Amino acid sequence: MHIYDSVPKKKLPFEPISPNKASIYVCGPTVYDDAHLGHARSSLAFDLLSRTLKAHGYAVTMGKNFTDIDDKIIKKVEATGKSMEEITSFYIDRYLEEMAALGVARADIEPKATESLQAIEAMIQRLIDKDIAYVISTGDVYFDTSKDSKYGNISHRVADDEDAQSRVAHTSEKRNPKDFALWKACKGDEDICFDTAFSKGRPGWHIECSAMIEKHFTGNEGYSIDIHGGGADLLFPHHENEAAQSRCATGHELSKYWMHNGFVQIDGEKMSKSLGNSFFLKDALKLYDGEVLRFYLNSIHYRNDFNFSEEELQLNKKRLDKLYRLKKRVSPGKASIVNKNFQKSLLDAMGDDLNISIALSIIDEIIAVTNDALDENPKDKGLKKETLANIEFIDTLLGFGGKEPFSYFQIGVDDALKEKIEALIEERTQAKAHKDFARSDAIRDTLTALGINIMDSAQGTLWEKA
RNA sequence: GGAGCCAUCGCCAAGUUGGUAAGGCCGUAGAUUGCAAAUCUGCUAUUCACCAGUUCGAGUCUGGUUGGCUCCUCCA
Repeated sequence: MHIYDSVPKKKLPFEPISPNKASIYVCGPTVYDDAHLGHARSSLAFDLLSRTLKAHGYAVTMGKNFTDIDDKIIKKVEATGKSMEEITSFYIDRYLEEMAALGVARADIEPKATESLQAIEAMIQRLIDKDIAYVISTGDVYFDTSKDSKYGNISHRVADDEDAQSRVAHTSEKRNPKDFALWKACKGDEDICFDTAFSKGRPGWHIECSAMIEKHFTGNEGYSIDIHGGGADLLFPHHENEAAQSRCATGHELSKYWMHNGFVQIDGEKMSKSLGNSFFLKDALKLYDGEVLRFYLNSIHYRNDFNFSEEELQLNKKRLDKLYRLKKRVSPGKASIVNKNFQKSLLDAMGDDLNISIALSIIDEIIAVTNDALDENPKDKGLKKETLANIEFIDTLLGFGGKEPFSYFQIGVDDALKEKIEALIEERTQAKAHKDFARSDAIRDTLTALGINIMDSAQGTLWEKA
């Protein structure tokens, strides 16, 4: 199995720090607002990684944090009058619900910053003791980047001229312009504050992840975890800073591999809060089934930017539909054994840094071959059972194709409409039996107007929601 | 201003160590169908933004040009 490491910018063989085990930590959301498609994509990408590693025989431990202490959350507290806990637990629940709708498996470890304060304080204290971190007069604690000779290795940034830092607020007490806050002292009484040996305040964003990884992962051979993941925008400064803190505090490297997913774009621009072009997951899920969204968002390679469009989503759904039509042909029944060649080629494709395009083309191929064979011999029970097994394998590895196929095509159709459709189809069947084609075609037009497509098959007249 | 990524058929999108362009959608011809739909079969880029170079050979390597995006500020 190979993965692309965004630090050396190369595809590398995956060699875990402990044989047959893989530990992954992904930067999760700051829970002050609803998740958008970008969060979904990141979550989906690393869900795919986890599934692929498992399918390749690794025991995967996945960690994904919730940043539940943050300036934006505090602002929301001030704006709404609600407690911080109320706000964060609300958005955490929402996040988990929405990710579940996309078929994202829960992480094994889901730490929160608020539950990791001791670890955070301890790590900062260690850095202060080594004089790698320093407390300034306000009580803020900064990381001294000049003490870490490897600072910059993650993002390959070297220069620290004034221009590069001009957008960062300067504090005259900082030893170096690049130094960043580990701890922010509280200013007023209303601030959300936690007491520590150095000052009352709250943790900086970067230290949270370092401390949580240190707390939950044991590591081995000079690394805390195998793979650290997150969005491409986290490479600098977030991951650079995380790596520096952990390296200096623990004496070993944070992660053996670093992986970053590309952005979701709207009209060629990154989706972000500041641009105001966010497409929230909750809204997308009102319009589209979670599985269809998953299929679409995972349909191109995780490292590429993803230009989201609803038209493309509809076109992609057609590709998923073909899998489910085949599943209809072979259902109901019991799965037997997955086709070995198919299994191997899918695993090879995904094992090559999650080459989803190849994986999907392999699936298209087996769908066509199976349909062809079924056209020749519609009663091939062995093939039907193998096909069910193949689809189960697809579902386990890629997370789609697991639904009952008839209900898949009926999403969004209520019982009343369903009865109406079935009555119309029955009437049409009668008309056809009497060769009243004018009547049967009229009924078909009525169904089309209702957004229902019908198809006459050996199994009778089947219908699908368009 | 500094750093980096990307540019392949009408659209989406693959292309390990350079060796002669996957797949999907759309379109089109046919099989099948009462007609459709679904399904199957055939056709659909001598060409990979542009210009040079290295090479027996480049979409793949080098240099440059143009265009797009991202990071340097919270951000998946």
